[in-house]
Amino acid sequence: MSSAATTQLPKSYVPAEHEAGVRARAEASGVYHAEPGGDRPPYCILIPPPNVTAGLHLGHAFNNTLQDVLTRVHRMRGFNTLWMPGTDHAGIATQAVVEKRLLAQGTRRRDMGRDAFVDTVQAWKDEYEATITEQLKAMGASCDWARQRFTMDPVCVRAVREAFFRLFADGLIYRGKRLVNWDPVTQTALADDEVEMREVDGSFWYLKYPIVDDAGGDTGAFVTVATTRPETMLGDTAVAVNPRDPERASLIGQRVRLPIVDRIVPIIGDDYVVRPDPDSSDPKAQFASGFLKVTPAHDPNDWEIGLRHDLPVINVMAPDATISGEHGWPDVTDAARRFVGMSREDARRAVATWFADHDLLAERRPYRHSVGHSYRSHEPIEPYLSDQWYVRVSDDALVGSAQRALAAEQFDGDAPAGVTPGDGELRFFPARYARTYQAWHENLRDWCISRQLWWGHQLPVWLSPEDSPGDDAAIRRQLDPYVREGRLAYHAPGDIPAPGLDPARTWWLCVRREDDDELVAAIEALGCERDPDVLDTWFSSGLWPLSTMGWPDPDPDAAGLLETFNPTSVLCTAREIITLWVSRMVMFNRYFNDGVVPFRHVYIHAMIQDGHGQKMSKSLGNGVDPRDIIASHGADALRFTMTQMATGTQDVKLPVDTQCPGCEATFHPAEHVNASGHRVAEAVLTCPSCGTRMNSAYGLATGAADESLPAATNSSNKFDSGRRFANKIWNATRFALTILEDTADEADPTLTLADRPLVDRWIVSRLHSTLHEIEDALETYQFNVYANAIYKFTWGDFCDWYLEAIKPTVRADAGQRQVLRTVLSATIRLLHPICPFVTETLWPHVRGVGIAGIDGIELPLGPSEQGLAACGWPDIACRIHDADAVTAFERLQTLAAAVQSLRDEHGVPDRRALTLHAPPAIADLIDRGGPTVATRANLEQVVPRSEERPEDAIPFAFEGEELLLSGLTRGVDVAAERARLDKLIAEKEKAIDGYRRKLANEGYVRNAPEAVVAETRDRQAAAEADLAAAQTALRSLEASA
RNA sequence: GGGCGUUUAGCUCAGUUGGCUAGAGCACUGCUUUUACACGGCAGGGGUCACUGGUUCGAGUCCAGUAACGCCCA
Repeated sequence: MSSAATTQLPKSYVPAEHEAGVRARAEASGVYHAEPGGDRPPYCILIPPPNVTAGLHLGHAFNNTLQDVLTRVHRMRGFNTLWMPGTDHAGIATQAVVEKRLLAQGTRRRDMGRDAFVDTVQAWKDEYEATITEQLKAMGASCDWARQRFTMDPVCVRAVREAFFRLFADGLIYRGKRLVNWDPVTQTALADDEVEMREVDGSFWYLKYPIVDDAGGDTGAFVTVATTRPETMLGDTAVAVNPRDPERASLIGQRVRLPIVDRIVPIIGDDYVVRPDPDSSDPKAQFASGFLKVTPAHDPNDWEIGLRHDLPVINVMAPDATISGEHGWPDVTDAARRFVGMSREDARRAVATWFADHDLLAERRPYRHSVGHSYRSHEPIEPYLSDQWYVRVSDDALVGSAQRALAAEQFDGDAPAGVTPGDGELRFFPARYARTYQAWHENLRDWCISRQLWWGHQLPVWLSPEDSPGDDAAIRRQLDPYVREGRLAYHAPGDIPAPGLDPARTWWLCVRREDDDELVAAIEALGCERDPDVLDTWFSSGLWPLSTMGWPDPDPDAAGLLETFNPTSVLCTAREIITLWVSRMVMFNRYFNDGVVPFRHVYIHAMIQDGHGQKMSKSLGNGVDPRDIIASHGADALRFTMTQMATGTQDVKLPVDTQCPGCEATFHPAEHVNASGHRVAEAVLTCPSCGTRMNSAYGLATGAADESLPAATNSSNKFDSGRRFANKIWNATRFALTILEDTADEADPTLTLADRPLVDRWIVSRLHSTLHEIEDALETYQFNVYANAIYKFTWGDFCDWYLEAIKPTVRADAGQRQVLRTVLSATIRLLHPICPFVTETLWPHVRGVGIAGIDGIELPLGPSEQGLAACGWPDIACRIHDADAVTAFERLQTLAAAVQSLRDEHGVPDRRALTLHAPPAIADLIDRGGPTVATRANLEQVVPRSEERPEDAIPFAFEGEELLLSGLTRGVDVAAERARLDKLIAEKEKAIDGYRRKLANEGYVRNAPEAVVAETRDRQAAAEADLAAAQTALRSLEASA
C-alpha cells in the first residue's frame, strides 16, 4: 500500500461513506459462508427467526449484535463457523396485520377465499422478509445468507409434516376440547396477546341455589353463589367451596338443584375457591360468597376445576354468543327455553330478573372488573369450547427428555438420571434461568397446536364425518395397507384417550407426504375431510434446528449440515422465549434426533426498553428501526453501544429522541398517556426548530398518522460514545499508518521484547491482559466486559499513552515500529467483532504496512479478498507479559498526572516546558520510561534535586519523595500552593488514621489474609511518606515565602 | 397467589469467590484549537451504595425483614 492511500484517509470516520462497500466486499467474498465437514471444530448459531409481521427494532438489533460478535470471534479463532439466518411466518400476528390492512381497503378474508388470502399474506411476508434482511445486513450481521430460511419454505414444510406424522403415529398427538378466546363477532379464536383487558363497570349477583336431599327434594336450605355472569348458570355442573373453609367445607358431598334448568349438581371442594373476607385488600375476597358456581364450558378456571373433578361440560351458547340448545346442552327445560336465542347481555338481565322474581336473588352489588375484549371487534371475548389438537408434551418422551437435558449442576433438586446421549448437555447463561426452564416443565400441560387461521402449516390430518363411521373393521382393512407402507397413520375412535370431551365418533388420519395425492383421494372417497386449521407457529419454530439443516432428508445443498452443526453452539434469546420456544426445540430435537440437544448453551440477554422503562413493541410504536441509528451514528456505534449494554441482569432503558426529517434537528417528542396507561409519543409531532410536522412511529403504528406528512426518524445520544469510539479508532490508525507507511520496513524476526524499551514492553503486556480479559468474558457471555476492556485498552492505553509516548522515538526505531505494527494489527482484530465496518475499512491499509507479529505474538492472515473477518484472532504467549514493566509504567503515569495537576492549579499552559527536580531513585524511574513523562508532562529536562530550592520552584510529593517543578513563568502562587498542600496533608492524615485503626484491630491482623494485611501496612507506609514529603514541601514553601 | 429481577453520582449503568478511601460513559466546571482525532487533550467537582436489623476483624457485596418499581407464570 502506498503512502498516498493513507494520506487520502479523511480526518474523521463517516460511516455512510464506507459501510456499503464493506458489506458488498464481504458478501461477494463468501467469507460468511460455511460448509459442513472439514477438520476445524464447528461453531454454529441459529438466528431466532424474527416475525415477518414488521421490521426489526432495537431489541432485535441487540439480540443480533451479540450473535454476530460471537460468530465473528469464533470465525477468527478458526472455527468452522455458521450463523444461519431466517424468518418466522408468525401465524396469528401476520394474518392479523394483513387482515387489518385488507379491512381498511374494504375486503374481508372470507370474501377472497383461502388461496387468494394466503397469496396476499405471502406478498406481505416477501416485503418484510426483505426489510428484515436489509436491516440485518445494514447492521453487519455476518450470516451465511445463502442458507437463509423461512419457516414455510418447502424444506420446513417437509420437516413439519414429518414431525407431525411421527408424533401422530407414536400416539403423541390427539384431538380434544378446550376453551379458546372466542370473538363472537368475527367468529375466530384469538391468542392470549390479542385480548385487551379493559376495566368494565359490572355487577356481582348473588344467586341462591336450593340444597336438595338424596331423593332430590328441597331441604329448605340454600347456598348463595356470587357471579358476574348469571346467564352462564344455565351451564353450571357443580358448586365449589374451599375445603379449608371451616364454615362451608361440611357441605361438600351434598347436592343442589339449579333453578330454571332443574339440574341436580354436586357441591365439591376445590382450592381455587376464594374464601370470603370483607376486610381483605383483594376485591375477590371482599365480594366472594364462599360458593363458586362452576361452568366448565364458559370459564377457563371452571374448566380446570371440571377437569380435576371430572365434571360434565354443558355449552349453552352458539358461536355468536347467543343462548343456544344446539351446541352441547342436552337438558333444556321448558323454563329454560325462553332464554334461548337471547344475546349474552339480554340473557344476563333476564336470568337475574328470573331469580329476583322467584325470590332467589340475594343481592346485587356494583363491581368494576377487568374483562377481556377482542382487539379486533372490541367486543368482550367469550371463553368458548371447541375442538383442538394437542401434543402430549406431558409424556416422558418429551417433557422428561427436556428435563434430563439440563446440566446436572443447574438442576434444582435431584437431577434426573441420564439415559440418552444428550442428557445433561444444556446449560443456561446466566444460570438462574435454568430454574425458569425447570419450573415450566414441572407444571407443563399438553400443548394446543391448532389455530383457526389460514396462514401457516395446515394440519395434515383428515377427519371422518362425525357419528358416521360405518363398519370399523372394513375401514381398517382399507387403511392398513397404507400404514404398512409408511404413508398413513390413523387412530380409530377411542384409540387415543383425550382429556375433556370427545363425543364424536371420528377417525383421525394423518397423511405423511404432501404429494401423496392417491392416498388423499382414497381417504376423501371415504368421506374424510382435511382439518382446515393450521399449526401453532411454535410447532414449526420448534423444529428450526432440524428443518434449517434439511431434516429429515437433506437435499444436496444441506447434506452434512445436521451432522456437523447440530447440536448448535448457543441460542441467544430473551427471557420470555424460554417457555415458548427453547423448551419446544429441546423436546423436538431430542425426540427426532436421537437425544441430541439442539444447542449446548442458552444465553439469555436483557430487554431493551424505551426511556420510560416500557418494552419496545409494535403496538406502542416505541420500537426504533436500527437503520435510524445507523443513519445518525453508524452501524459500529450501534453495535458497540449495544455490546456495552449487555450486562447480564439489567434491562436497558434507552431514551429515544426524534429527528426532524426537514432540518435534522433532534428533539424530545411530545407525549401522552394512552388508554393502556403507557407513555407514548403523540401521533403527529412538530419540530421545535423548523416547525415541520411529521408522523411519529406511534402514529404510524396505531394508524393515527396523517398520510400526507413525512415520517420522523429516531436517534439517541446513548450511541454517541460508540460513534466517538469509531472515530478514535479511525484516527489512531490513521496516525499509526502515517508513521508506518513512511518507512517501508521489513519484519525483523530477531526482535525480542526483552530488548525493547519499557513503553513497548508495557503496551504488549497490556495487550496480553486485555486479550485474556476478553476471552474469559466471552466464555460466560459477559459482552459488556469485552466491550469495556477493548475500549479501555484502545483509548486509554494505546491512544492516550502509547502513541503519545513513542512520538519522539518511533521514526528512528524500526523495532518500535514493529511493535507498533503488531499492537495495531492485534487491536484492530480485537475490535473487529464489535466494530466490523471501521476495522474492515482500515484493514487493507494496516495489512499494507507489512507483516505484523513479534516473538510470542502470532497474527495469522487470511485470504486477502476475504478481509479482516477471515484473519486469525491474536495468539499471545503468556511469557511476553512483563509485570515489572506494567508496575513501572503505572508509576510513570501517576507521576505525569501529578505534574499535569500542578500545571493546572498554577495555570501553567501545556506548551510551556518545565524542569523537574527529582531525587536519584525517581530520576532513574523516569529514565527507564524514556521520553514518556517528558512528553506527557512537557518537561524540558529532569535534573537532580539539590538541597537549594530554586526561586520559582513548586515542591510536591510523589511516592514519599519531595520533587520540585520549576520554570513556571508567573512564579509561585504561594497561597494556592499552601492550600493545595494543606488539603493533601489533611487527606493523608485521614487515610493514615484509617490504616492505623485497622492495623490496631487485633481481629483484623489475626483473621485477614496475610497479603491483605501486608498491603495495608504498605499503604500506610506510603501515605506516611507522602505526608512527610508534603509537610517538607509546605515548610520549604513557607521558608522561601 | 408463585417465581425472578432491579434500587449505587444529575442521567444510563459496571462493581465475578466479602478486603485499596466505590468506578465508567454522558452531563457539569476550569484550562486547551502544538501537525492522529474538538467525535480531541489535560485537570476537576459530584455518591450515607433504597431502608432496618444481623453475621464478620471487615458488608455495595452474605443472611433476614421492609418499601418501591419491573418482568414471567398462574
